[in-house]
Amino acid sequence: LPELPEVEIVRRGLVNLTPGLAIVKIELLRPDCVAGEAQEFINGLEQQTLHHWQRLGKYLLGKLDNGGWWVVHLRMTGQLLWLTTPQPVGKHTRARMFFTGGSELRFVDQRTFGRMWWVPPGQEVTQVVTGLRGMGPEPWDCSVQDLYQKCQHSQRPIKTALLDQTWIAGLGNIYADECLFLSGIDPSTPCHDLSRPQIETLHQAIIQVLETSIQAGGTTFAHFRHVQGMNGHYLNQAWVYGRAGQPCRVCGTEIQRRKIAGRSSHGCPRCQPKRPTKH
DNA sequence: CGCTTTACCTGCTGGC
DNA sequence: TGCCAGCAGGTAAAGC
Repeated sequence: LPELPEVEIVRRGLVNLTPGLAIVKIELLRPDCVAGEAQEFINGLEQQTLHHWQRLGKYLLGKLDNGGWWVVHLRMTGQLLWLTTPQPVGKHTRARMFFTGGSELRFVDQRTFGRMWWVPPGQEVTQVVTGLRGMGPEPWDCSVQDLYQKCQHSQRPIKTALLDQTWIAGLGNIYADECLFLSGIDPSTPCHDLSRPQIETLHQAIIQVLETSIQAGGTTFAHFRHVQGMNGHYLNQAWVYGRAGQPCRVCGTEIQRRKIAGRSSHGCPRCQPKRPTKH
């Protein structure tokens, strides 16, 4: 379940491997892994050379020498694997991109939610990749004041707001639950009811959790695979995510799970108490 | 407009 | 053993 740290680690892997190489051949085993017309994607990218890779939230953006873009979103289960020797094509292989020098970048995606886009030279990325419209700031570019202002104008549960990519880019269900635990905030708390100190604590927790995870190689929580195949740590570090019914690592109280806006949310009722509203 | 719910998709788990 | 409901979750679209 790649969130910002995992996507950033993939980006760093691609930066080390692909710039200066050309895509010589693309094979789509499952054409609907590409947005729009599959043949346009193939024609647009084949014979083009990679210049560099950027990341916006959970989107990976590969810039081509001709000014076009190759955009990838891994969604739930997507993986990009760099293969330097021939490997059997598994059941979940969606696309194969072959590069000069004989290496292959393989797009593997069990649940098929992952998508790739080709943006022609001269077009804005947001014209083609609609999900990038209104994308919020990176967590470290979002000030406490920004977050406070947004909370002042919203009655939504804070958990739901953290998943809203137009507020802050890059948080997913796992890191959102972890940040709220570290902040001592009940996930269902309406944004408007959060005090300024609570928002300051939350802001710090978001940045600290994401930076720590990037430093750990994106493997802190998520079941995740590096471009060169390293395995993640399968949630063995989580404070609350996926630990419903187990004792809180801080106070021993049973971790609870409930649905908030359709998403499972995990928390410790003692460490994340409901508080009286600030008004 | 603000917010919630549902659809998408596949593999895994648990109950019978 | 088989069958089926439920669940997982990022995002877009539909619903209220």
